Amino acid sequence: MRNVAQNPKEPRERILEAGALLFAKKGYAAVSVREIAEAANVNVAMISYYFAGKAGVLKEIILRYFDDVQAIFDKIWSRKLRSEEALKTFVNELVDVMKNKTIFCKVAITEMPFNLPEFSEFKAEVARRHVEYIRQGLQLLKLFVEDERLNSIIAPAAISLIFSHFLFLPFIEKVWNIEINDEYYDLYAKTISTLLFDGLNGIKSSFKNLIGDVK
Amino acid sequence: MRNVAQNPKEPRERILEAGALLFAKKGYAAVSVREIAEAANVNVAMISYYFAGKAGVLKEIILRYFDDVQAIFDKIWSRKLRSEEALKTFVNELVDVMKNKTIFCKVAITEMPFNLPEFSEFKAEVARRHVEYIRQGLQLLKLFVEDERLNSIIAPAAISLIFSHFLFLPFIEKVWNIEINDEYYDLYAKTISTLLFDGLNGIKSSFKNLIGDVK
DNA sequence: AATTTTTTTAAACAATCGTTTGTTTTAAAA
DNA sequence: TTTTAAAACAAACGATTGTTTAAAAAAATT
Repeated sequence: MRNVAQNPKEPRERILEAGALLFAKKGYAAVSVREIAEAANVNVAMISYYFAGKAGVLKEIILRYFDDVQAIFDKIWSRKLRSEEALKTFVNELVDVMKNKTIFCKVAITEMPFNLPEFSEFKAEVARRHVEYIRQGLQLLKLFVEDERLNSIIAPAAISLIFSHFLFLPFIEKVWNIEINDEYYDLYAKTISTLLFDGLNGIKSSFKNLIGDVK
Repeated sequence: MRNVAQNPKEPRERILEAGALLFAKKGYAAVSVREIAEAANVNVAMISYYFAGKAGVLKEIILRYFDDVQAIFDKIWSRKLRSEEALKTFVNELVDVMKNKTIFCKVAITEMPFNLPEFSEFKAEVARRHVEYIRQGLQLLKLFVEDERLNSIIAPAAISLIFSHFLFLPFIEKVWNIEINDEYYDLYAKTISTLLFDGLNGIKSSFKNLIGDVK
């Protein structure tokens, strides 16, 4: 019953949140299990007990993020929105997830470029699960392309555009003297939506020869 | 005179390249000095001898990348290019740097979101050096904005857009069956240029109330 | 109330971490 | 040839890494 006020959540959840916070700040490899345990106010052994090791914590964090992304795709897909609306909804929903689960998103994104042996299978599996979503997304935006190369450029460009704020967050806070609040994230979502929509339209008219028609 | 054929470069350079390759793959914190030493074919102590420690290797890698970026800014600035040309030149030059110094760029970009104590001063210094460049760049693109928030959105968006390919490179290679060669990078530069230019123009017309006129 | 299961703990595990040490080798300068 | 400095080395440093163990506490079940 100790620390109920400070740590109302269950140990498992506390480990996950403490881990996410530290991973977001320093990166997965730079964080020790003892650091997580102390921040979560649990014994070190609890991490292996609940997550079968340090890697298990990161895996769950990444899975939770991808579940949110999948939910957004499902939502848009089921609503059968038009191209522009679909794009704006996608950006808005994703920014909303980012806003509410900032550290989970940041961890999932920033750890993606790395290739540690203990995650290679896991990441391949996650990637496999989302390939179809990305394809459907591009199709929805009437950007289905015969040339695979253009797809492989556009999809990562869109994602990293939406997440640019989080990739550069420490940098942004140092350089610009701004208050990051709900109003800021509204402007952020609008700006990114516009940039992406107009930019993709520009690509459509510039690369007509590479872009196949979809009904 | 041993291993001249295999390792023609000086030890210092070999350490730097081996370090960059490993950091790019696994992230700074996940790489040990012994790993670097073995890959560079030098004794472990040589890393501290030449770079005053593991952190020194990363610092030099990041500095080299930022020197390249600074050179691009200088080039564009001295040529007094028009808005559209300036943007396309910037993207082309940056993609060119990325193409030729892939691992150095990837390391500099992927390590940016993290905040390890041994680098906090260093990163603040690097950031300070480049604030003015970013401001000048936005001004050149006739996107000088009274509202600081819009600047803080656009600048990171542009950078992460250009580097999206490298952030998702392991992912891309898994998902799409494409050959990444010079031709690919040509298409990449063109696509990103178009996306960015048309996207920024969209922002200009959508946020007229926030964007100040510059002569 | 007795038993079983789950949760939590402190301690220890072997392995690896980055760095420093003192010495040897190599090369240049005198 | 002698001297001096730079480069490279093996070995060891103390500290920390992730994980496991076996015992204790707490909770749930019978």
